[in-house]
Amino acid sequence: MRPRRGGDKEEEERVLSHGDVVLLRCDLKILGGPHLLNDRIIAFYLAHLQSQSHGDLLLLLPPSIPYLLSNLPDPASVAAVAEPLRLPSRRLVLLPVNDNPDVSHAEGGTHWTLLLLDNTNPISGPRFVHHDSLPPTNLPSARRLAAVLRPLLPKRTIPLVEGPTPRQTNGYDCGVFVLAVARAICHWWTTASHQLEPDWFEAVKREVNADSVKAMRTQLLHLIDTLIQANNNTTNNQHPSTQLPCPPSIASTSLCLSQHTRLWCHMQSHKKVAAVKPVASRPSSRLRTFSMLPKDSTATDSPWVTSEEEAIILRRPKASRFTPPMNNSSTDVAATRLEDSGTHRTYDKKKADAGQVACRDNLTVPQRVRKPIISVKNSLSYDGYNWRKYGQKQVKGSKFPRSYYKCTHPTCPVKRKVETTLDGQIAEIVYNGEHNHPKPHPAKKPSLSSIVETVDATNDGGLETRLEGCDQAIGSDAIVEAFEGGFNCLDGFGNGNEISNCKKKD
DNA sequence: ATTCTTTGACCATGC
DNA sequence: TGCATGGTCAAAGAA
Repeated sequence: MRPRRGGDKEEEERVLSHGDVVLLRCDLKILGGPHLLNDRIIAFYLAHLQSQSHGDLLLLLPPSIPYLLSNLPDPASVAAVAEPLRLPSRRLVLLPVNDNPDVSHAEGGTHWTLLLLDNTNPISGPRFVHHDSLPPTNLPSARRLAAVLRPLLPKRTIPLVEGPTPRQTNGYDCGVFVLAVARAICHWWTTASHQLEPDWFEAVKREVNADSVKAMRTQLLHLIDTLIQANNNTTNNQHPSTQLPCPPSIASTSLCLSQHTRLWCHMQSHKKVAAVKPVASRPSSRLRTFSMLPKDSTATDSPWVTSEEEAIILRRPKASRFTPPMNNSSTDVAATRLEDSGTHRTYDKKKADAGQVACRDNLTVPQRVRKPIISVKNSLSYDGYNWRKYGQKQVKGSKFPRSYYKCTHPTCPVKRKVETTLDGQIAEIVYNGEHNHPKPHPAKKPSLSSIVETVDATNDGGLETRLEGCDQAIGSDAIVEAFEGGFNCLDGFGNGNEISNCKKKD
C-alpha cells in the first residue's frame, strides 16, 4: 500500500532526485515490500532505463504522462500534451498504465501494467502491445490510452495486442512486473537482440520470471543506494534531495512549472477532471510530474472524441459463405484485437473489478472462475466453429450493419453479432454464451493470417464478449510466431492466463 | 437438391 | 399505450 499523505516528515524526506523524479524515504519502505509500487518508483526506474538508452528512438514515459493523456478533456489538449513527445518518430514508447478510473481520487488505482507503442517491425507495422501480469484487469485502461493516442499517429487503426507477461501470484507485485518487463524490453532494444528477433517477446520470456521479479525490489533498492552514493561523491553531498540529471529524452521535453499550471488550471475547469491529480493512487503527486507537458496546452471546448471512431477493419475475404477456409491467404488475414468501442461496458467492468481486488489487497488473488476461451480468427473471423447467419439489420448508433449468427451445432446456444463496415471489414464481434461442444475442426497451424488476440468467453449467459477487428495484417510467420509464442508463453509461466491463445505453437 | 444468405416482418423489451 | 429499438423468424433467392 502506498503511504498516506500526512505521515511524519521523515517519511516525506527526499532521498534522491533523478531528473523530475523524486524518491522519498517512504518509497524505500514500499520497495522493501510487500507493497504496491507507486508512480514515483516506477517513474524513477523508467527514467533510469531511459538514461541507459541511447538516442531518442526509445522513449519511456513516467506514469503521469499516460494517465494525463487518458484523462484530458478533449483531443486538442491531448494533441498539445503529446506534441513534444514526438510519438510518430519513436520506434518504441513505454507507457505505464494505471487503472484508476476516478481522476478525483488520488489513491484509486490498484493495478499497474505496461502499454507499448511499437513501431519496431516494418512488417507487422505499428501496434500497441499490452503487458498485464493480471489480465485482463487493466485492459480497459490500456484501450482507453491507445484510443487517445491513435489520432496522434499516422495510422489511426493501430491494433492493440496482448504481450507475454508472467502472471503475478500476489496482490502487490504488478508494478514490479511492469519494471521487469520494461527492463527486458530495454535490454532487447539496446542490444543486438532487436536485430535478430522480430520483437521483445522472447526477451521478456527469458528475463522475466518469478525469480527475477522477486529479486527486483532488492535490485531497485541497491540501484537507489548506488545512485545516492555516486551522486554524493560527485556533487559534494546534496542530501537530503540528492539531485541527479534528468534523462535526456525527458529533459528535452520538460516544461516549466507555469506551463504545467496552465494545463492544470484548464483541467481543473473541466468537470470530469476537476481536482485531478497527475497519477492514480499517489499520496504526493506533484505538478513536477507533468514535466513533459507541452508549451502550449491550448484547451478547447471541442467535444471529446471517443474510441468508437477508430474501430477496426479487417480484410474480408470475398467469399459469401461464412464458414471460412482452413487456410487463409495472406490477403485475407488480419488480426483481431480486443477493443472497446464504448458500449458493452458491463463485461469489462466486471473483469476489471475482479482484478482490482487483487492489487488492492495484499495477498488477495481474485477468485475468478476460469472460463473457456473463444478464439476469433479470420477470415472472416474464423474461430474454429461453424456459424449460421439468421439475421441482419442496421442498428441505431452504428454506422455498420449488424449480422446475427448462431453456432450450427444442434444443441449449442452460442450466438454472435458481427458488425461489418461497408467494404466488408469487421467492425465488431460480440459473443454471447458458451459452446457446449468441441470445435468441429481440429486446430491447425495458421498461415500468415492468424489471430492475434483471443478472449475468454463468458459462462454468465447474459454477459457478452466483445471483439473488434483491425486492419493490421500480420505480414510474416515470424510475427505470427511471436504473437503465438507470446500468448503461449503465458501458460509456460504456469500462470493460467485468461487471455491466452488457443493455438499451439509448433 | 441442399445449404446458406438476404431481408422484410414480427416479437419482446424498455422508456 | 405508443413508440423506438434490438433480436429473431422464415420465405425467397443465390451459390
